[in-house]
Amino acid sequence: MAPRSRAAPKIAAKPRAASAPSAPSAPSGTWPGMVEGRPTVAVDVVALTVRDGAIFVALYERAIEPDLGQLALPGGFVRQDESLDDAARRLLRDKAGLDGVFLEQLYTFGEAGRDPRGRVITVAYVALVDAGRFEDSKMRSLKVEVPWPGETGGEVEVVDVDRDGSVDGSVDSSLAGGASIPLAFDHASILGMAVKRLRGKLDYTPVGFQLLPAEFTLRQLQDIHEVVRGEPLNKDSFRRRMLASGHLEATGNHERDVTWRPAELYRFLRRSAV
Amino acid sequence: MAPRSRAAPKIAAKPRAASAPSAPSAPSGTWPGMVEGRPTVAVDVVALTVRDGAIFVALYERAIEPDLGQLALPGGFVRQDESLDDAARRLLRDKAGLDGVFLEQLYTFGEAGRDPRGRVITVAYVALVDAGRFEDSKMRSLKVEVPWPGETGGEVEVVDVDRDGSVDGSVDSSLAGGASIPLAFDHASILGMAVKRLRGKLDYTPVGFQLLPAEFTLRQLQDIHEVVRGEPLNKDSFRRRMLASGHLEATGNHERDVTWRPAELYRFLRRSAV
DNA sequence: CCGCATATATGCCCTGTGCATATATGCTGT
DNA sequence: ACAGCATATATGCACAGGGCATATATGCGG
Repeated sequence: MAPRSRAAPKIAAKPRAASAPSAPSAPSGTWPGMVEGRPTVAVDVVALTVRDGAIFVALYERAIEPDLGQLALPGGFVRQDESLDDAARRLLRDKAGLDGVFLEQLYTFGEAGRDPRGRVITVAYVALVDAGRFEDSKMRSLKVEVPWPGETGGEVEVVDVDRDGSVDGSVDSSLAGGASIPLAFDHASILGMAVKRLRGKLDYTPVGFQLLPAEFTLRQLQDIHEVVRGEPLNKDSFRRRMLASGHLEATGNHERDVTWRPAELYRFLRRSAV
Repeated sequence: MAPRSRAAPKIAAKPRAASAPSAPSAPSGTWPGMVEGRPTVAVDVVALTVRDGAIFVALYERAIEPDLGQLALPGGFVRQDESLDDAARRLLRDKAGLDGVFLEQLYTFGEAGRDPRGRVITVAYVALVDAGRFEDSKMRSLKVEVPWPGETGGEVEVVDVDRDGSVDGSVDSSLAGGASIPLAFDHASILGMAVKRLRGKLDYTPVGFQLLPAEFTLRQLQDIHEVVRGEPLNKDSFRRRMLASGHLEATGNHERDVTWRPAELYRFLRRSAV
């Protein structure tokens, strides 16, 4: 469970809530293309990665009302001629700069009052990205803290760790930017649903690979599982279970630049062995 | 796996594709409330039950174009002030006459061409009903045949068994109304997704109870699991696993009017024992 | 060349499942 | 009344997988 030290590349911390670039003072309550009297369909994407023993989510600061300046999931309205999957891919590419990653529909949120501007029904998607590609994102990455065990579900909290550079996580984390940051609309619920779904899927579907680079060690894979599940796992049985699953293939390569015995690198196999 | 004989109440077989009651010759391509240029949001409900060793789904014959006369899932458009859950409940109550049953969001289907009239995005729900209440439904119940194993997924087939009265299922079923009936729109895909989801959920969530009356025997519960999973289960381990799950409580009552030793009746427990 | 931290391999115990056997209980036919 | 039957219920045993401990392997740093 404890994060086993890994190279932690530095990311420039962006100033928070500083820029509101030429907010087009559109009258709150309407937006281009809005039609009174009928629900509007949007897509929101929960892009997740795992790094430094925690889940991180890609968020941006809203530049317009409502909830101006608050953190929100990348999203937008569905165009007339594109499928929901296409809309999610487009938004992930245009807003987050991520392409070709694991993407799956999560849930559709349609409470009548979830958007103050009117009736907006949003189809939420989950994207899983490995930490390396996540850094390429144009968005901010915020740490996700899950206050409930197992698959209880509910809202989750988002904190700005901002990477002090040092990895001395031993100091009380409640000091350095550990305050929970509210999200726009019902995005805390959507994010919570995404974590719940991911926790569930990890048990019986090979999805943890999506959060790792092409080649990885069994230890890295176990770290992913432990962080997502939020609990430690038995090393031996995890290793045996993964190797017996038929989803892994040894590459023959080994990790480098470690002070201990290098572990073998594995890659993910689509078809399980017959 | 073999259906252990159970009382099979007779249901009047409705004539198929016979009635097109005063189809309001609305111009195909539009409908009341339709707005050009924006997606419309609908809700479809997959109401399932298990009976006589098979899954059954509630369908009705469309009375208007497109796909007039074809079988379709009960559905309708979402009203401006109701949540998606409320819309699903309303449709299930008004169209199928079912109320107070297990209802859960399934998936949202939004391919651009799935409805010939225009852009319709539908949020699909699954309802689970016990066979007794299912008979109260105002809709037709069709048998579902799943051509794929496990949780492969894909479309499923719907056949009209129409209950010849006799339970002599030993005769070749490809004769008596065993032909596959096409469904309207992409409803075969939606139905397939519902079966796939149900198969998956049965393994790790106590949802099989929703398909049974309040009190039931372990054998009935095993029948449900076998029919949904589409494969036989070991009786002893199923019994041990269910009793150890903490979800069951013995009532002290026993089944009646059986020619063998009466099995004890159990009921479902919300909270698992601590 | 030793110590260290990890990977990798092997063996043991416990639990749950698959399977076989034995007993219990209601109905049916004689 | 009683044997026969079909099922429920209980018990025992072999086996597979997980939790756990131990032993060996391998890179680095002193």
